[in-house]
Amino acid sequence: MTMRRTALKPADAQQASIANVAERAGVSIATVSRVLNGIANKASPETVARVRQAVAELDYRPSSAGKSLRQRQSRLVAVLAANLANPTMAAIAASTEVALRQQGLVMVLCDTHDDPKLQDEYLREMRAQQARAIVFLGAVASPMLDLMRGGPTPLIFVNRRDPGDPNGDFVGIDNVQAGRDVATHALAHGIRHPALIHAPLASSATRARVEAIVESFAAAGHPIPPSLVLGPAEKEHLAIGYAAARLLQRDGADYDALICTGDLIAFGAHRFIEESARPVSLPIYGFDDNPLNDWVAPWLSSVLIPYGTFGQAVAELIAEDREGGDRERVLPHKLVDRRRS
Amino acid sequence: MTMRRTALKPADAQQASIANVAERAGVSIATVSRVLNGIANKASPETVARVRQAVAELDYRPSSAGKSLRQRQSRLVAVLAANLANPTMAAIAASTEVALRQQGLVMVLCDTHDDPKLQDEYLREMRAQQARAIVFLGAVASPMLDLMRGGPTPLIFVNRRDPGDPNGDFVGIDNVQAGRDVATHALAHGIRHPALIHAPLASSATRARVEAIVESFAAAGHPIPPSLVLGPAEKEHLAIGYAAARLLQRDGADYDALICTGDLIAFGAHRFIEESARPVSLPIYGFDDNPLNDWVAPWLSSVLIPYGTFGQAVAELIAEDREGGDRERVLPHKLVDRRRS
DNA sequence: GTGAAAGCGCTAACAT
DNA sequence: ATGTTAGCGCTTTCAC
Repeated sequence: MTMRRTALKPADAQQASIANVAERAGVSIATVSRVLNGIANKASPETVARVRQAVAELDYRPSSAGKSLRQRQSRLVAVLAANLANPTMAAIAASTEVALRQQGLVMVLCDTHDDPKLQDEYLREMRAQQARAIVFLGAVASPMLDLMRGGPTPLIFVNRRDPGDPNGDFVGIDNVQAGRDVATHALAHGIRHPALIHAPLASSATRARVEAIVESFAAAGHPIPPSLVLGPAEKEHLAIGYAAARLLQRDGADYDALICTGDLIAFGAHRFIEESARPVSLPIYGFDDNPLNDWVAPWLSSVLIPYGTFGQAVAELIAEDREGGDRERVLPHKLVDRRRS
Repeated sequence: MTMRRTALKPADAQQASIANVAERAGVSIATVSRVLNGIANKASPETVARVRQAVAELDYRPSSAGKSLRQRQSRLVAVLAANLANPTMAAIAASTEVALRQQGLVMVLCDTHDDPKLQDEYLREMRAQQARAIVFLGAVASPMLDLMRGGPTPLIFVNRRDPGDPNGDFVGIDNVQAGRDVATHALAHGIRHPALIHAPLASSATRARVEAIVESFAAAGHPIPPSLVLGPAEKEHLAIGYAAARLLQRDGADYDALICTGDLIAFGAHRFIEESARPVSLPIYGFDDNPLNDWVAPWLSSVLIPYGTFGQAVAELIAEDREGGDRERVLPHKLVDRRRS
């Protein structure tokens, strides 16, 4: 059952090469290259015109393989997402794709499933592809990551910071402030003993949120008892929320709001509450605020994270030839209040 | 010969090349190439071992640029999605990524925004990248598509068929049967005059669903009056549903169920109903059945489309050296009944 | 201002 | 069974 490779002759609709353009324009390939790469003061206006003409006529596009081979660098940018099923990741990926495209870069999307082994596999692959940069949507610590850190390929961490270097390139929100915002809002609206449901603390974002919330409530004189702080009992965010809500009910916990470190967790918790014998209606807070929330979760107050603008920030970081000073883009968030009147 | 080190920019953590492997293993680069590509009967077991050893020691991965240049074909597979914000597209992309990965292929994800111009731009780019195959998640008619059809690059159409060739490679469900299933189910449960809200009929999938539903009801002696068939008044699926539901209310239409050609449309319609003065509770049908539905839309009966298996089918189509007979993968769907008891 | 030519890493003919 | 070698398309000295 051998997998035969396709014959070596995909050459069919022979794609024009730089040589064809040169011939047609009556110049050398070197000249074509210079014109196309905008090397200044290196071609007469007349030559430039002839080259452009030929390019247009042949619908020529430089072969990326040739270019990459020569330059030892491709136009590929890898985006390694921890979990593509998460709408949040998909949203960031979408915005990143648009922004990269505007810079003539191409996005390669990979799902690491939060698995260090798989992440490394992708990192190796991307090294072979000579990727221009690598974007992590939820990085996990791994050997190859350690190896590539400091290397020539820019590594950009979105949402979750580089687990091995808190000063690495970063795009995200101020999670400490966001946590405080939620706590402040809750306190201002009479909430005194919320239950706090959170994802694994391995993520710097989750950690910051949890700490900020806990500290804010403590500072306000309403410390959250440990029994009301529930960690991940499951793998999926949805399941985490569901399980936590069940646990709260089973233990007969007394709480006046639910604060979740992610909207999906809130979805899970809400579902359990809705399914229970006599659903209670209490404020629920989350983070992310997917646009879909307006439609499917009008009961959820959530910290709106501007994922649609993340891509732009990522692209800028890549463009700013890594020399630039501040390698950090902290974007503005906003708490969307959807408490039921 | 000399080990000349051309001082090109990104030269840093010098990635091992086939020459390095050859040197280390004490063989020629041709032998290394043969071993790595599994050319049978062409190397002694001992040589193979030495080569593999060297490969492991150097953590060598063949440069894709070199390979692509030589073979005139890259390992990139482009996925052109009409709208990445749609969770459905994201789900297909995710499953495709996994399946491609297993074949050593790499997914490039692009969002065409359903725009022919942009789709063509991507097609040109992917030609320059010498993509192995191109996967359309909702193709739109465009000049470059016409040009590439019949070319050497496999084109695979998911969900929506090739707008220019109904016989092109296809992965999806039997939309006619799915439409009938919904109608049959509705009829069996006493529904006699449903309102039908649909997306633009430009999509072959939508068209098939609408026709099947209309015909089924007509055949059962309960034809759906034109006034109850609402087309797209907006651009987004969510907005389509919302606007349609509003229209129905304004016109005081009399209907006993809502059938939507997509879950997002159903979300929109449901939202309007919920927001209205006295929300009515009536059966709502959709198509897609995102896994999130169990959590956020327990009121929605929907045709479960196995998007998680689409990727596998796509990958198979790509692997099957395009000679293979049936270039069509019609996958099984299933109506999930979530009517409120 | 322009051209000739040397490779970048790889595979496949063609030797041996 | 293994080595030699000719390019694939491109950028970039180095000549002129």
